[in-house]
Order: sequence, then C-alpha cells, then structure tokens
Amino acid sequence: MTITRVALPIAAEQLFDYWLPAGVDAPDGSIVRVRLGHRRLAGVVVAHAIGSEVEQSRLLPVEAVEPLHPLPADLLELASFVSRYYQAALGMVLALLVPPLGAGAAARRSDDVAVRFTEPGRTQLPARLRSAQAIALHQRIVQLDSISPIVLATFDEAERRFFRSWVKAGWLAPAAVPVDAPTRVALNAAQAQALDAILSARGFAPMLLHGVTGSGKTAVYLAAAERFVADGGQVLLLVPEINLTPQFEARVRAMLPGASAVSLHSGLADGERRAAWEAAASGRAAIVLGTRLAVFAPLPKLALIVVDEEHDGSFKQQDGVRYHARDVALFRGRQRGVPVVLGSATPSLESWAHARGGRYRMLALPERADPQSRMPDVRFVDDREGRKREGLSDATLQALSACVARGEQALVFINRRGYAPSYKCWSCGWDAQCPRCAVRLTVHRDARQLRCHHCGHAQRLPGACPECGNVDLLPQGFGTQRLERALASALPTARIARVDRDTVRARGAFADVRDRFEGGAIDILVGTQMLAKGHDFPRLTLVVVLGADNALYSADFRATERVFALLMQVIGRAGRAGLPGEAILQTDFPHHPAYRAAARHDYATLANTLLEERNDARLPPATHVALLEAQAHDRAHVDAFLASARDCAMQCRAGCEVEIFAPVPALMAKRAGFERGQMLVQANRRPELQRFLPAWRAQLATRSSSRVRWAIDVDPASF
DNA sequence: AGCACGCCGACT
DNA sequence: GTCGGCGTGCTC
Repeated sequence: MTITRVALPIAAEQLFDYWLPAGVDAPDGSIVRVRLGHRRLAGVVVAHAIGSEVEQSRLLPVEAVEPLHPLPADLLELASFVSRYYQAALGMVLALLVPPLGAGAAARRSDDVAVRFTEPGRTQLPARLRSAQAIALHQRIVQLDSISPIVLATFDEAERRFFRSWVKAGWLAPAAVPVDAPTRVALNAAQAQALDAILSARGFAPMLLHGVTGSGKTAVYLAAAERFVADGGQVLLLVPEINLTPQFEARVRAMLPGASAVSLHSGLADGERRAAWEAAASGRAAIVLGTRLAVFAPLPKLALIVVDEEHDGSFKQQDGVRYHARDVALFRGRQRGVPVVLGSATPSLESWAHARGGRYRMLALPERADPQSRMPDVRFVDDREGRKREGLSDATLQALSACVARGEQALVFINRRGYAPSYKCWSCGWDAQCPRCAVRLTVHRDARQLRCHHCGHAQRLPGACPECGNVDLLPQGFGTQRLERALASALPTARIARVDRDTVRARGAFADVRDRFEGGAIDILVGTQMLAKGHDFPRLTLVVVLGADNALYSADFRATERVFALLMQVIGRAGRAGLPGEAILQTDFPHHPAYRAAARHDYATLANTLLEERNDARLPPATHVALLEAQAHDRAHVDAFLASARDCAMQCRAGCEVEIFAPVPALMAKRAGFERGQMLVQANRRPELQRFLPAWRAQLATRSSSRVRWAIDVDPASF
C-alpha cells in the first residue's frame, strides 16, 4: 500500500500518514484533501513510504488530490528552510505556498482586453446599469475614449466587475486598441551602469541598488526584467504594499507591453489569486509582481528577483510564520542561482552593512533621473518658539498659502489619523485609556467617539472626567482630522482633502482622491504615511511634515532609521518635474541627526553613524536576535511562562554562544485584553542562534500551557 | 489548530 | 446530586 506523508496546517511539528487509493497519483508536492479528526484539511504531500509507523487500521485515505501543479521540489526545500530558520511548523509554512483552493476552475481574467466605447464617452450610463458605484466609475472613465490595460490595472475588484458587466451588456465593446509602444526612458550613466551590473551577474548575486528618491530605480529593474524575460526567464518583483501594486502593474505593463505580468497579493479574490499562481507555476507569467506572499510563488524559469523598497517593514510578517520576504528572497536567489536586486533610497541597516562589507554588490544612483529636477530644500520650523495656530506655525501657513496662490500643490503629512491622539482632563490630569490595551484612545470628532487604533474598541466621547467629574476635557495633540479642519479655517480658499485609513476605507476611494489631486481639483492633501509612497504629482512643490518627533519617542530600537526613511520618502515627493520643491519640518528637535541628514539628503552618513551605535549597543545587525513573545489574560501566567522559558534557555544554552536576557514587558504591555511579555536571546554569530533555537523551542513546547500563547520571532522588526 | 476527555467549584 | 469551568492530550 502506498502511504503518503502529509504536512498539515497545524502548529504541531509532526507529519500525518494517509493511504493513497489505487489508481490515484500524488507525487511529492501535491496538494491533497484529508480528514484529521472531524475536520477536512488541505495538506501537502512531502514524502512517500511503503508502510507507516501508525497502525494500519487507523490510517485514513487521501480524499482528493487538488488539480493544481504540485509544489516543485525547490519550493518544498524553501519551505523546509523557512520552517527551520523561523522556528515554524513545516505545515504552517507550506500553507503559505498553497494557493486558495476555490471550487472548480479559476475565473479567467478579462483584464488584458482593451476596449473602446461603442459610442462616444459622453454617453449616459444606461438606466438599468446605474448604481452609486457604477456612476462613480463612469465618471472616472467617461472622458476616455478607450480603456487600455494600463487603466484597467488601476481598477479594483468591484470596478472590474462593473466593467465586465458593461462589456457583457454591450455598452462597451472590445476593440483592437493598439498596444502602446513601450515607454522607454533613456537611462542615464549611473542607471546604465547598474543595469549592466545586473545583466552581467552570473549565478546568485545579491545587489543593493541604492538610489535617491526620483533616481529611476524602477526603470533599472524593468530594463533588467525586459532582458531576462526576452531570454525566456521569469522575474519576481516584490513591492511592500497592496496599494502600490496596481500602480506598479500599470508601469510594468507600460514599459513591457509584450510580457505577461500577473499580480499576487492578499487583496485579490481567490479565483484571481489562483489564476495568477497557476500562471506563475506554468511559466506563462513572465513577470510576477506582488507583496511579501509572492516570494513563495512557484517560478520554474526564475531568472531575477527584485525587492523594491527593501527596507520597508511590511516585508516582515508579524504573526503566524514570522518570515521576512526580503530574506526569504535572498535565500531563494541563492538556491536558484539568480541575481537578487534590493532597491531602496534608504536601505535597511542590514543590507547597508552587507553592501559596505562587500557581501552585496553596491549599485548607486546618486542623482535624480530628471536632470531638471533637484532635491527639495528642507526648512526647519522650531516648534518650541513662535506663534502657532492649531499646531501650524505662521511660517508653515504662509508657505502653504503662497504655494496654493502660485497654482501649485502641497502635501501635509502627519503620521496620526483621527482628530487628536489623546483626550485629557485639565483638572486632574486623567486621560482616556483603552480598557483592553495599554494605549491612549484617539479622539474621532466626526463620529463623536474615542477609538482604540489597536483593538477596535470605541466609545462615546465622555462629557465629564470619570475621575473628578470636571467637564474641562480637551483633545490633546493633532491628527489628520484636526489638521484638515485647521487648514480649512486658516486657508478658506484652498481646496483640501484628507487621505488616511478612515477616508479610504471604501475600495477605490484612494484612487479617486489621487486622480482628483493629479487633475488639479485639490490644492492641499492632508494625510498619513499612506501618502508617502507611490505616485508622483508633477505640480506638488511643498511638503509639510508635522509630528515626526512622536516617532522618535518610541522605545523601538529601529525608531530613528524608520523616521529617517519616512522623511526621505515624503520629502522626495516635492518638486519632481522641473518645479523646485520645498519641505518644511516642524519639530522640537531641529538639530536631531536624523532630521539633519534628511535635510542634506544624506543617507550614508546617518547609516554609518547608526551602524556604529548598533555595534556599540550590540544590537542588530551587529548581533542576531530572536524574541520569545508571550501573552495571556493574566499577567502572572505570562511572567511564570517567561521565567520558566528563561530557566529552560539556560539549560539549552550548553555549547551555544548565545546570551539570554531577562523577561520584560512587551513594547505594548497589553493589547486586546492580553497581557504581553517578551524575552530576548542574542548571539554574535547567526549559526549559534540557529543551533540554540530548535532545542529551546522543543523544550518550550513541553512546558507550555494553553493559557499562554507564545511565539518565537527570529530577526524581530522591533523589541 | 480544534476538539474531546477529564477532574474540581456553584447551582436548578 | 449535576452543570460547566478550563487544563491536557490526540488527531494519521
């Protein structure tokens, strides 16, 4: 009897044996449906055997084999590496590689079809097709006389459905819209040199493409991709966020009109994701563009991996299997013997250190690609002096007003949504805390609510202080809502819009505001870091940054580099097309090294300083760390578990050069009703840490109790 | 991860 | 006397 050994998506380490019915074939890597207890699960066949250790009468059959490409051997090996490296069960890792298992065949994407309006674009939307969303989409596209794949790529799921229904209803007709000629940009000398380095790489070659904002990193990636695709290879292109993929996709399609590109991210419908996965697995998709989960896509003809904005924190998964997609990409590049290009204007200190040390090849783009465009001037406004109007200094207001008067556009950036980050009693000092988290509640004035941004708790704004009964409760600090109001009253003629998670919740809303800003219907955009990435706005000449100091107060060891990266990104938004740009930074610390470096557009000096600090403090990347995180409803259970974990670590340490730290509360000591704690294990050399972790984890598993949820985070993003 | 089985406190 | 709390262990 043929026995298959199946990895199932459960936290346990062991494999489960099932027998394979006669005539059924399920090679290694096959995705199968089996029963475990009462549940039906999808698992991955990782081995075959003639018999099983398990008593034959207890064995169940494989119930079905999914009609998908089996996971190829290199992906099974990748999963095994990720499982070992990140201390996660193999079955949980493999679950990341399995596409959504829909019923039946995946829906075919109609997105590649260009269409033309059957009648001129001003046509009324037929009455039977009218709905609020349909009308909104109609307004967006009514002035166009055809819909190219590039426009299509900007549609969200709902819009695609409307679009298909319109085609079906005959209101739009497929037409042979000529494929746009590739928007080929001439590469400057630095870009050409970088491209040459990528193309001449043989085998695994990690490279850091360090290019200032606007230096044309994308043009380099895509030119390289074009060549690898022309040679019959597949290119994996990883980008940080879902928001970015449609824009990036449009750009890929514009630059490489002949290549078949698919997107792979969690925002896709199951059928689409499955279709994209199949296209990758079959080799049909020449370019796979996606967020971190795309690093696990099957790519039989993989020739190049690009990680764009490699420093971005969203490449690190924060729950479940805590992998870092950039690091997995590097492993994959080594495994498959292909170049890996890490691109950033503000590389992670990890990558920077490797590039400086010669382990990665350094490719530099020191100038903006557009020779007319200069880096913006950065002006500091000392928040501790001068008059302010609702958080906005006179200088800031003057600059905004002048900018709008010139017919140019401005972006006001504050990394806090809501009206105010705190609600405070001026009589006794009480402030509103979340009952389930160790954080203050944010004032949402429109909704007349206090909200927790971590657990979703919401309550009505109290009219009086629950401690002393005083009614002098006031919002303290500034969020996007408050700033929007302040600007509206200070600059009554300016057209202002706000972009944050609250305003763009509806699908397509972000694209809508972006289009309106781009079209000149908005003068000032107020928003969170959502605005920091993505689109270039040619008439955007002024960037104002408020509240950046808050991030510096964070206890997280990466706070400074994060603030810097964000600043560089936002500042880089200003003045991209010939018009000179300016950035204003309102701060209490105008001499902070991170701010000074941002003003000089000088990444290298700051990075080198930070690396020295990390070295002195024995923090990553000078050392390698793993964090044990524990949470429970009862603080005592957390403490007891971590104390026991520490004892355990002391015993397991034998022979490994690792340092064990004492348990401490997590950076957020309580979240969603769970008390949280953590402890750190540190090693000077990675192999020592990797040698220690499996033994420790095995020990922890025997001591754990169901009251305490715990996880080991290898290379944690913060601690 | 579920989900049953099994052992100690407050109820119709 | 039972109902049900969760702590422990198993699932091929």
